[in-house]
Amino acid sequence: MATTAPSYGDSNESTASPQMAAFSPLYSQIKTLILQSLQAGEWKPGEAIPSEMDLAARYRVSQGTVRKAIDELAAENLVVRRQGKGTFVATHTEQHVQYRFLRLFPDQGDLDAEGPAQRRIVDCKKIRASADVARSLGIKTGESVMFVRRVLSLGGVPTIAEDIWLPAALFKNMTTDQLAQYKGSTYGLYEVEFGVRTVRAEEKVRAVAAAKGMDELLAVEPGTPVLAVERIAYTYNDKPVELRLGHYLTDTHHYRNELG
Amino acid sequence: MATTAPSYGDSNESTASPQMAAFSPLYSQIKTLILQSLQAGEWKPGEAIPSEMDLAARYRVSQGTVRKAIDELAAENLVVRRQGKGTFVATHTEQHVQYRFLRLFPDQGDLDAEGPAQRRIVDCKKIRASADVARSLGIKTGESVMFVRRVLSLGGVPTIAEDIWLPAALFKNMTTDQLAQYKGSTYGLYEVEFGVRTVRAEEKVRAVAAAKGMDELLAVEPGTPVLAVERIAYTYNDKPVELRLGHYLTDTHHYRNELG
DNA sequence: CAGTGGTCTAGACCACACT
DNA sequence: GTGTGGTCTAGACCACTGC
Repeated sequence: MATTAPSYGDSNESTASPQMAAFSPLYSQIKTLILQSLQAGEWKPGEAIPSEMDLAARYRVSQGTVRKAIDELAAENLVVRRQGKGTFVATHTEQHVQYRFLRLFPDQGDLDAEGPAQRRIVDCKKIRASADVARSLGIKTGESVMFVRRVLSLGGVPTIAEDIWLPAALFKNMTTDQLAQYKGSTYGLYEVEFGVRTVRAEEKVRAVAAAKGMDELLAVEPGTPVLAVERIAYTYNDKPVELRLGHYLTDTHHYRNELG
Repeated sequence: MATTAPSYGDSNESTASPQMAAFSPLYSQIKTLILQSLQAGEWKPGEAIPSEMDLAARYRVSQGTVRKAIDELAAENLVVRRQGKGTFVATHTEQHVQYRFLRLFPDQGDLDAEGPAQRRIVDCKKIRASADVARSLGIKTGESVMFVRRVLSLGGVPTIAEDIWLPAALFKNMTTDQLAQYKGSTYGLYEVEFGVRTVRAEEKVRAVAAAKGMDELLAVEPGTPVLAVERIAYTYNDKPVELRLGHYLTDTHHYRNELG
C-alpha cells in the first residue's frame, strides 16, 4: 500500500495504465478496505474494530491515514468512536439510539416523558412482491417478500400505522412473535435475528387523507389528514433491505428535520 | 495562541484556574475565532477568506490546526472549500444551491425539468408580533415584524403557499417589489439587501386540512390534506431571523429526507 | 499503569486553478 | 510558475478508560 520511500500516490502513477483510473487518495482506499471487512462481517455490530495503530500496520500506512478513513466512516454512522476505549461497529441495539430513523417527536415534552412506544402487530405473512414493492427493493416482481402491518402507540395513543415489506430471502421465517417480543427497534431485530445491518434510509413524505384500513388502525375518521412516510432502508453498498409505508398522526406530534 | 515550545494545551493548564474550564482543543478555539470574524463581517458572503497558511500565521498555529478548524466550518456549510482557489464564505446567491432549504421534489423528473419556480407575492406588510410569532423569533410580543404571504408555482401549478414573519428591526423597508423582482432565493435576498446571513434552519412537518385562505391560494378544495411545514431559520449564534409557515401540495411532489 | 482515541506540529509532495 | 487546498508521514504529547 505504501513504499518505504515517502512518495505517495503509488497506486496511481505507473507510466501507462490501461484506462485512466480516477484519482483516489490513500485514505479513501483504506476506507474501502475497512468497509469491505465491515460488510464481510469480520467485526460484528457492537464489537470493537482493531485500533488505529493495528490497522495502520495492517495496511502499511501511517496512523493519520487510517484516522482519516475512520473519520469518514464515523461521519456516516457506520462506526462509533469512543475515546480511551476504541472504535466500535455501529448498532441499532443500543438504548441511546433506540429510534435512530424515527423523526416523529411530541409537540410538548420529550421522548422520555411519553415513555416507550407500544407495539401491536396486526399482520405478518409471506406474499409476492407487487411491481412497486419489487422496484423499491431491487428485486423482481413476484418474488417472495415478508409483509408486516403494525401499529405503534405513543403515550398510549395509536399514532403510527405502518406496512413493511422485506425481501424474504434475507428474512427467513420471520414471525409475529419475534416482532412482538423483541426489545428494541425493528432494525435491532434485523441485526440480531437476521444479520441484516441497516446503515441509512431515505424518506419521501406526503400529506394524504387516511385511507380505508389505516383509519381504523389509527382510530380516526376516514379522510383525516395523515403524514404518509415512505421509507427505503439500505444496508452496505446501497442495497435496499426494507420498504416501509408509515402513516403518522400529527395532531400531537410532528416530523422534525434539520436543514444545514 | 501557542508558545515556541511544542507543548500544547497552553490555555488549559495553569495550576489552579478559578473555575474548572472545560477542555477545548486548539483547533476548536481557532474555529471560534474564525466564526467571530465571519459574524463580524470581516469577510462577506461569496468572498474568499485568507489562505490556511495566512490564518496559521495570524493565529500562530500550524496549518494543520487551521485546517481542522475550517474542516468543521465547511461541514456546517458556513464556508465552502475549492481546491486550487481558496475557501469562500457560504452564500445563498449561487445557482447551484438555489433552494438550499427546500426539500420538496417532483415525484417524476428532476428540478431542472420543471423549470424555475414562479413567485406571486400576495401580501407584504408590517404588523405586530403575536405571542407565538414572537416566541419563535426570540422577540417580545407586540414588536414589529414584516409579514409576507406568497405563492410558489412549480411547473406552472401553485404548489406552495407560505406565510413569512421577519423581525422588522433586521428587515427595514422591505417591499413587495423587492420580493417579486429579486432573482434567486429569499435567503439570497436577505443576504444581499439586508445583510442577514441564514446559516441553518429547523422544520416541523405535519399533515393538516387546507385552512380557509390557503385553499384558495393553492386552488384546492377546503379540507384537502396539505403538508404544513413550520420553519425557523437561524443566523450565527442560533439567533432566529425568520419564521415561515408553508403549505405544500404533495399530490405530484414529495418532501425528501435522508436519514443517517 | 498501559492502551485507546484525540490533538498538534513540521515538512514534503500532489492536484487544481489561474496567469 | 505560483498559490491554493488536499494528502501523507512521523513523532510527540494529551485525555480518557480500565486494569
